[in-house]
Amino acid sequence: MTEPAKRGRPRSEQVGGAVLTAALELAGEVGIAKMSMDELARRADVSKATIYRRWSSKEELVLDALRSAISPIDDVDTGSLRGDLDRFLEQIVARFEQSSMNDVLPHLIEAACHDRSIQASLDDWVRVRRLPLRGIYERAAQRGDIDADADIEVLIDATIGPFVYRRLLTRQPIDAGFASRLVALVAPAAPS
Amino acid sequence: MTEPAKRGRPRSEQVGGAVLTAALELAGEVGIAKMSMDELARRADVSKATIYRRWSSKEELVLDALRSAISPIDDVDTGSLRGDLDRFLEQIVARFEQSSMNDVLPHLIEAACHDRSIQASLDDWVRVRRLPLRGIYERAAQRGDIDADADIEVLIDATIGPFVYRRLLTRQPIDAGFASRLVALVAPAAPS
Amino acid sequence: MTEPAKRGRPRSEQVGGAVLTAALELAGEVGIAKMSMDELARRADVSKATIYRRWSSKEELVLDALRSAISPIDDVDTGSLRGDLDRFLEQIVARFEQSSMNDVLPHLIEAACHDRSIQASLDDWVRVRRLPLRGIYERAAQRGDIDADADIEVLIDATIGPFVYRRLLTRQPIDAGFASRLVALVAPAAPS
Amino acid sequence: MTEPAKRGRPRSEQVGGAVLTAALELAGEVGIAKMSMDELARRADVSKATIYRRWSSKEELVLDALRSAISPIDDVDTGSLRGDLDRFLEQIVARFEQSSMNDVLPHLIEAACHDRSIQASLDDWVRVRRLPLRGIYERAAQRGDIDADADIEVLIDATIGPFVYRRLLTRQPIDAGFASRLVALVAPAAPS
DNA sequence: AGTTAAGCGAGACGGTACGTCGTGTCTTGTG
DNA sequence: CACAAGACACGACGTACCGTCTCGCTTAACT
Repeated sequence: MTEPAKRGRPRSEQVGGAVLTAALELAGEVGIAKMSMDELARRADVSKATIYRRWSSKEELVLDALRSAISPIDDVDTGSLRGDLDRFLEQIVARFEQSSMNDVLPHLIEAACHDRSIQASLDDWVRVRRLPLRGIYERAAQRGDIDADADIEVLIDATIGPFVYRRLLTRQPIDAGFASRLVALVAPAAPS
Repeated sequence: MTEPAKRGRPRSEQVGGAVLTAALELAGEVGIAKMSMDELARRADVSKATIYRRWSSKEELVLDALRSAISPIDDVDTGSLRGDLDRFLEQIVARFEQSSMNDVLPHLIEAACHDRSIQASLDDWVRVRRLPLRGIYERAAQRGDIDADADIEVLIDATIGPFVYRRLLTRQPIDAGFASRLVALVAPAAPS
Repeated sequence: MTEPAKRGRPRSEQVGGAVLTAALELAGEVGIAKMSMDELARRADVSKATIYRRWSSKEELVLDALRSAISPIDDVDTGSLRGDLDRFLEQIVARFEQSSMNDVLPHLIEAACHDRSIQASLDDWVRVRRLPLRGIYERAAQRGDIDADADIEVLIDATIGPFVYRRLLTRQPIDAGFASRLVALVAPAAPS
Repeated sequence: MTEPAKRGRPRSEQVGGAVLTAALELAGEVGIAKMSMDELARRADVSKATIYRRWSSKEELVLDALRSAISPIDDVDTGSLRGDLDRFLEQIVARFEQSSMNDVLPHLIEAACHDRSIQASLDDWVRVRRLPLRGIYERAAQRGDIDADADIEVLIDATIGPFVYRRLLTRQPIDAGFASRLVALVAPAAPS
C-alpha cells in the first residue's frame, strides 16, 4: 500500500463543495476582489481556519473553484475539416455559454501574472482547448483540406482567439452563428 | 470670464504625470487590485492627500491612467487590403511590444468585470483598435477584395482576437512573423 | 462492588503524570496564559482529546498541576521560637530553591485574579505555609517567648511576606543567610 | 533646537488617555488575559491600528497604563524612625487602597517573567517604593534608633514584603491598623 | 510688501479584511 | 472503551490598505 495510512479525523467531504460553491456564488455577486473570506466562511458555514487549512490563499481557492469547472473537449474524426471544426466549436460555444467558468477566467488570467502555480493551471486550461484542435488540423493537412505546410499553431490561434477576444473584451455574444461565420473564414474551401 | 478666478497655489504640473506613470508601472507589476495607494504615493514621490485631491478613488485614478495610455492607431489607405492590414498589424504589434498598456491589460480585464467605469475605459481601448480595422475592411469590400456581404465584425474579431489570445493565454511571441502568417489566413486572396 | 463495572480499555496510568509534569514545565517556561494545549499535548506525548477527557478545561488542568506540586511543611516543636523558626524557614527556603512550583507562582497569582478555582488552589498553597507557622507562634506565646497579645496573623505576614516579595519583585537571592537575618528581626529576643 | 522637526499630523492627545483609561476599565472587568483588543478599541472609540501604532503589544499597553498609575512616594524626615515609618506606610497603604495599579500588579509580575522591558518597568515600581525607605533606615542608623550594622536591605524587605504578600496571596485588608502593627514589629524600640 | 487661499508632504486616524493561532469539540482508525 | 491524530467552529490576534483628517510649509495671486 502506498497509502500514507490515514490518521486523525478525515476531512469533511461537505466542506470542499460548500466552500467552492459559496465562493462561486459570492464571487459572482460582489466580484472576486471584494469577496471577503469572513463572509465566505459564514456562507459556507465553515470556519476560516478550515478554509485556510485546504487552500493557502484566496487565489488558490478561486483557482480550485475554476478548475472544478473545466470539462474536457472530446475530439471525434468526422471525416472533414468543416465537420470537425463545427463539432469542436459547438463544444467551445457551450463552454463559454455556461457562465460559471467565464466570470472567473479574467481573474485567473490576472492572478497568473504573479503566481506560477496559477499560471500552470491556466496553461492546463489552454492546453485542453488547443490539443483537440491540433488533431483536427493535422488530419486536415493529411487529407489535403488545407495546405500541407500551413502553420498549424497560427491556425489554432486564429480559431480560438476570436472567442477569447469576444468573451474578455468585446462582450459580444458567443453563439452558433458566430462560430459558423468564423469557420467560413478559417476553412473557406467549402467542399463542392 | 468662465474662469473662477484661481486663487492660492496652483496645482503642480508634474504631479499628475508622475502619478499616472507610477500607477501604470505599479499596476503592471503587481496588478490593479494589489496596487497600494501608499506605495503608489511613495513611487510618485507625492503625498496621498495630493492624489485624493485629484482623483476621488483608486478606481478613478486607474481609469485615468489607462485612458492616458491608449494611443490611437492611424488608418491610411494603401490601396489594397493586404497593404492596409500589414500597416495596421504592424502598429498593433508595436503596441503589444511596448509594455505600458499591455502589462495592465490582464488586470484591467479583471477589474472591468465588477466596475462599470473601468469597463468603459476598456471599451475605449477596444474601440481604438477596432475602428481603423473596420475602415480597412469596408474599403476592401468596396474594392471587391473581399465578399461584399462578408460579416465585417467577425473579420475584425478574427484579426485582433489571435493577438489578444497570445498575449493573455499562450504567452507566445507577438511579432511581424505572426502577423504576416495571420494575414495570409484572413486575406488569403493575394492579388497577383 | 462499588466499582461501576469498568469496560473497555482502562485509562493509562502514565498519562496523568506526564501531562501534569509537562504542564508545570511548560507553564514555568512561557507562563500559564501563553501555555498552549497543543504544545502541551505534544510535550506530554498525549493527544488533546485525552487531556480533555480528564480535565474539563485548561484552568482545571493547571489547577491540578499546581495542587500536585504543593508539598506540606512539617511542624516539629523544638522547644524555642528561634529553633522552630529556623526549622520552618529552612524548609521554606528549600521550597523556593526548588523551581517546580515557584516558576508558576507568578502565573498562578495572575490567573487567580479572575478564576475562582485557581484562587482556591492558591489559597491552599498559602495555607500550607501559614498553618505550621501559626502553630509556632502560638506555642511561643504560651511559652512567653513573645507578647501574649501579639497579633499572630501579622507576625505570620511579616515572616513569609519578605520571601514572597524577594521572589516576585526584587529577585534577590533567597537563602539561609536571608532567613537568619530575618529571624533576627522577628524573634529578636535571643535567649541569653 | 534638538526637536526632530515634527511633520505630518500630530498624534491626537485624546487617544492616549482614552485607550489607557479604557484598558484599565476593561482589564478590571474581565481580566487582562481576556481583555480583547477589538473590544478595547471599540470602548476607547479608536481603531486597532492606532493602538498598535503606539504600543507594540498588549503587554506594552498594559505596562504603560500601569506606569501612568505609579505615583512617587515622598520622604520627609520627621525626626524619628517611628514617625518616618508611619508616614511612609500611610502612603503605601493609600497606594494599595486605590485599586488602579494593584489589579494589574499580578499581571505585571507575570509578564515580567518573559519580557525584559516589562521587567525594567517593574523594577522601577519596586525602586520607587524601596528608595525612600532606605533613606529612612539610614537616618535611623545614624540617630542610633536601630543597630548601626543592621542589614538595611533585609529591613526594607521585611517592611514592604508583608504588604505585597497580603495583596497578592492572602487578600487580607491592607489598612492603617495593619501598618501600625507592622511598625511595632520592625521598629519595636518605641522611644519612651 | 503683506495677506490670503490653496497646494503639498508627512503621517495619524477609523474602518474593514486579512491570514494565523489557540481552545475545546468532534470524528476517524487502532489497540 | 482509551487513545493518537487531526479536522472543525469560534473568536482574538497583529498587519495592511483605503480614504479622510490635520499639521506645517510653500507658492502664487490679490490687496
